[in-house]
Amino acid sequence: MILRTHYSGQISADMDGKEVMLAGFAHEIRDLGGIAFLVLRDREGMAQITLVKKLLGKDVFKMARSISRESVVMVRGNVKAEAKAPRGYEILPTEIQVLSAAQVPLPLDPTEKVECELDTRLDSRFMDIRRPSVLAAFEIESAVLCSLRDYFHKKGIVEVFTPKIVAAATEGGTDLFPISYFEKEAFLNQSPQLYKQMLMGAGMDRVYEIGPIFRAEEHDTRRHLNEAISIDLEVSFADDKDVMEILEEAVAGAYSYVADNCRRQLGVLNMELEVPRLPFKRITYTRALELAEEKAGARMQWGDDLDTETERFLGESIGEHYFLIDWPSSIKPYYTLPYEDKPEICRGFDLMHPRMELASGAQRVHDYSLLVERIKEKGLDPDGFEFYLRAFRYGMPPHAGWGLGLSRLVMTMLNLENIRDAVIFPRDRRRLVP
RNA sequence: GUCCGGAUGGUGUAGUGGCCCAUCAUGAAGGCCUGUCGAGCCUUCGACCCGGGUUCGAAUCCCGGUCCGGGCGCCA
Repeated sequence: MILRTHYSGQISADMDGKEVMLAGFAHEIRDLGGIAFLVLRDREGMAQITLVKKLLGKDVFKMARSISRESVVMVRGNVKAEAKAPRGYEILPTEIQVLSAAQVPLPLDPTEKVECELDTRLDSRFMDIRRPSVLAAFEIESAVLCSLRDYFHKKGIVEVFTPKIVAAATEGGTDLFPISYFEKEAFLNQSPQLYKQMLMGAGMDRVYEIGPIFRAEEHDTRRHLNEAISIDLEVSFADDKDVMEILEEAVAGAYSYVADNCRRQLGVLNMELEVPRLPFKRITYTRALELAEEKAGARMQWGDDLDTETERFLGESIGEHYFLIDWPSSIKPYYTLPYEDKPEICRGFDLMHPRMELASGAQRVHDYSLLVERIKEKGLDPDGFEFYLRAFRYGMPPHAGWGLGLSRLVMTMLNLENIRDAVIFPRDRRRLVP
């Protein structure tokens, strides 16, 4: 029972005379007396249904013009090429069915004539997404995923899924959400990191995972959420330089895919996408500190993580994507491989957009003893990592990988103000519904 | 967590002690209108976050609370 033969975007003036069925929402009704225009909106755009009193008869005309905005309607009718109509065509209906009438008043204005606060929009997200510009961003996000999966597939990288329910907070650092798991305590996983490394020990050679991660941090910013989608990669017999190349190609490739395949959505968002040029600049952590000190008088100590101010200064002065490399070993996780000749710095890197960090990665420690040593140095207990460490005792290929935040990628690509604009149902410190 | 700002019809807003039984837009209800393009015109409807206080008088000032926004912090 598919109640449509076409989306609005599939109809054109050269289909003059053809019978079509459209289904969607009543976007607006403009009533001029003897003639009225019902604008039907679907995923692809709008179609004008022209209601002529004389042709429809009094009763049908009266019913049709009284349809409440945002009601779900099906229209059967004939395409008529008409220079006076938007997009050069209109539909002269033979049948109009209201499949579900919308109550009034609406919780927000889907025609985007009246502004709406983010909080109001999120409370009524189902209606917010009816707004074409909101929908466009999520369609583009889907295209980004399509591009990434296609790229990984071509590179012979295997898609995997690892558990989101885990036994212990073994990675240290970020806070985890505890959950009740039958008679045991469990947590929501903060990252697939340990699992994808174990899969290197399993000989899967190159894997990626796209899935949720959970962080119980009480941060409250426009770029953090407590549930996010992470794009994670791990490659055996590769080093940090190799996976940085994969990362920049994947990101630039996503831009280029969106530019080619999402023209309509970009048009709705009124933007032109500039595909970043490769290769991205590589800037060492030490050099970044020097730049910040020279030009902005920043007072960061070598060994501190970059504060927001420094990060923003670097972004503004570089003005495009860049990698921050050769970080102090002390501020990167235990699984990051230190340089052999200079162990105070390591083979960890961050991919930065001028506005924020998008990804971080590293060549990993694959030597069992070094890994145990590094875990102890970070003040963690190797016993808690036994499930992970076992995979390093029976032959572990050298490997490298990264994790990339999907919403941040989309947010920076589309210049969205808030990460919540890139997540359909965001979860933050306060919001658990819808 | 912390600092700063905010909360007015369904939605977005104006209003810093009396000019406010509250502005404008959008919307809704009704009416006129056969080519609208965010149609136009006429009539009507609909709101000061909660609790306490100051004052002759509070949307406006003060105190407490709740909620929201922005910055910073936190973010292996």
